[in-house]
Amino acid sequence: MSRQYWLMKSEPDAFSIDDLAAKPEQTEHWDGVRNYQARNMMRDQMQMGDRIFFYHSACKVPAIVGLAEVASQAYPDHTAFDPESKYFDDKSDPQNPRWWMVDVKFVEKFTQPISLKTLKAMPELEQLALVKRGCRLSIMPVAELEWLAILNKLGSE
DNA sequence: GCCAACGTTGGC
DNA sequence: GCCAACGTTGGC
Repeated sequence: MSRQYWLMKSEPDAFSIDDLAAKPEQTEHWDGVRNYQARNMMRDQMQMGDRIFFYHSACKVPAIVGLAEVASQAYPDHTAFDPESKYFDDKSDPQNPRWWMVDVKFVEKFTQPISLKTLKAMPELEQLALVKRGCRLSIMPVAELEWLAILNKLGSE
């Protein structure tokens, strides 16, 4: 399968791209996803080496702030089994896990983030879920042409 | 902090 | 299986 591209949202107050860069191996498991569409993409479609736009949401300037990559195949999200975790879900059975995650590895932090405002102004991104009204998907695919158009914005702001 | 949009839950 | 109620997301 050829390389695919993704966008993953994170609230910087909870887990920022700097947090990812500071992890051992600059890698962290992407736990806590409790949305079926997002889960399916991680479980069924993500491949090691796929590239990711790291997006900061619910903050002052929502923006793509850098790059990461998929660093594992999907495996069960163990936080769903932990009653102490805020992500605990008693309907997820270790024998038949409901929730899955992948490892994500830091690649690069942009010197200049690409803001949601900028992304919304790009005609090439009209089909991108992120810029659509009320989009709450925390993980979404990015088409190759969209990926390239966004990278082209780097340094042009 | 507000609130629109969305996904999920659960009664029927 | 419908749909109202609810909780959450996330831009503003």
